Amino acid sequence: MFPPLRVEPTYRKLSLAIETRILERTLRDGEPLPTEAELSTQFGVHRSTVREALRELESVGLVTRRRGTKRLVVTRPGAARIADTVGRALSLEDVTVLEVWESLHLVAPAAAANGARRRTAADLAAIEAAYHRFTDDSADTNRALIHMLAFFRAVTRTSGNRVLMLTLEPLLKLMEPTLAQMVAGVPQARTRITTAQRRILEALTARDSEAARTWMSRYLRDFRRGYELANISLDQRVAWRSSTR
Amino acid sequence: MFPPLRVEPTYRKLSLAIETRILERTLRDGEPLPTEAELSTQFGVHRSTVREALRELESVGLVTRRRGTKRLVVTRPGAARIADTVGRALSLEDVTVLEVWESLHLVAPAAAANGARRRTAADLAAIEAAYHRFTDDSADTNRALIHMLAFFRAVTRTSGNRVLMLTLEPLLKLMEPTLAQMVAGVPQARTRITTAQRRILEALTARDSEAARTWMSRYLRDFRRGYELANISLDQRVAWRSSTR
DNA sequence: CAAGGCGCTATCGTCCGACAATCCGTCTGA
DNA sequence: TCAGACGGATTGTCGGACGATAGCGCCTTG
Repeated sequence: MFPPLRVEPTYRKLSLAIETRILERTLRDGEPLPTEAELSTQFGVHRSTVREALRELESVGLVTRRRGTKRLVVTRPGAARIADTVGRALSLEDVTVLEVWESLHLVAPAAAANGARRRTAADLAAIEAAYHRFTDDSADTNRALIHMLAFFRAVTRTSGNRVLMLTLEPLLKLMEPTLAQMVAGVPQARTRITTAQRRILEALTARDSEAARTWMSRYLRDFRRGYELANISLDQRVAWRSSTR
Repeated sequence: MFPPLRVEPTYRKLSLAIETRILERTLRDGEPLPTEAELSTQFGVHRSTVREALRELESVGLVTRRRGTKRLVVTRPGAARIADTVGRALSLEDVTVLEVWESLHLVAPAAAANGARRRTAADLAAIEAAYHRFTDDSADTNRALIHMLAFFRAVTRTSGNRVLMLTLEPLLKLMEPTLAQMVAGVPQARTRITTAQRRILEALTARDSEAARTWMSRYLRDFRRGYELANISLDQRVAWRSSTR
């Protein structure tokens, strides 16, 4: 009895070979990939085959083309790409706003609580910057939203945990549309957001872990209230628009 | 002053067009994609170009080929694929075992606490099954590990939150190697795991949210102790082996 | 000597066409 | 009715071609 042997097409073997090199750091971040022609001779396959392999690597973000450039360079799939991938998957699963909100409500307060202990002065400065950008420039909903997300990111960064940062990213992206609706539709939202952010900032400054957790939690609960006020159903599926990247 | 206009290559436009159809459910899960030739005539481009687009879709898991079959079918990128993508990204960021552990320690207890309220009888049965499989079949480290992961998944499923489930997946995958090391290296690990799992199961049965959280938390803290006993540094980078899928 | 313009070459994007392997549906014969 | 043979359809890979343009060195000009 033999195990079912898998024959993988050449393009997959190629992309795997290159991926391996990247993962083992033989090909390093920022380094340009060899030419298609070169790869094709090195591997002894046709250029079309190489190109198919490259498309695979490109679409998972292991190689990218800098704007207006020809050569592919090795990259690490950044937060944006992950958010894209995960977001798309979640939206295809018909995940609801509630589920995303719950997850955010789980991650962010914990991150804040952690961060209260570890936060550095630089972290604090970043949060403060985001906070002020929000207070100073929140007339336009879109800009307000950008600053809100920045605040979340800055707070989460204090946790010093890159896994959390990465986890957060798709959540924010998925919340974005409804959040925008909410901010646009609820007059008092901006004030409440400002208050909550200030409290969180204060808690982090004071290294008060519990206060940080609590205020972040309240902040998010406020979102929920905002949703109700703006008549946004939490049971609706998350929106998703394919980003061109 | 004009915005910098992006010209996207044809293969990207193609893959985006198809992706859009999938996301808007015009092409549904399980449905076979048109033939390469057909796509090529429909879009009015050469088959090579179509193939490059297909590779993109394939590598993000929006289309897959069932084993031993030729035609591509539309699929949703499942948990495994997401775990793969996120895991790879995290490992490229040189994330440490500690960070992953922390994240797990954040997600799982919360999921358990949530689950204690929502869990159904079926959920419970699934957990119990995983629990018994572990007690009955944990001699081999690998099998023990599989059952442990199944337990985590079953518990997290009780939360009824697919975002959490998806979030959990890469964490488990990243923990796997060190976890195996730990289970193999610490004699008393199996007993302690059994105990913790039983307590968690009991808490969920009793719908005791706080007990569920606490025991899941202890369970994970035990992992940490186990790591120390097995002399596994939490500061080491997570391991990653490219899975062929 | 520095900055900007010019042209060449390498490289990418796309196409045409071909052919073997093999999957799939159909037809045949027992 | 079912196993197996058969042929068409589809994918994987290849060889080659050609236009567009990014990259780079060279040259001019101030």
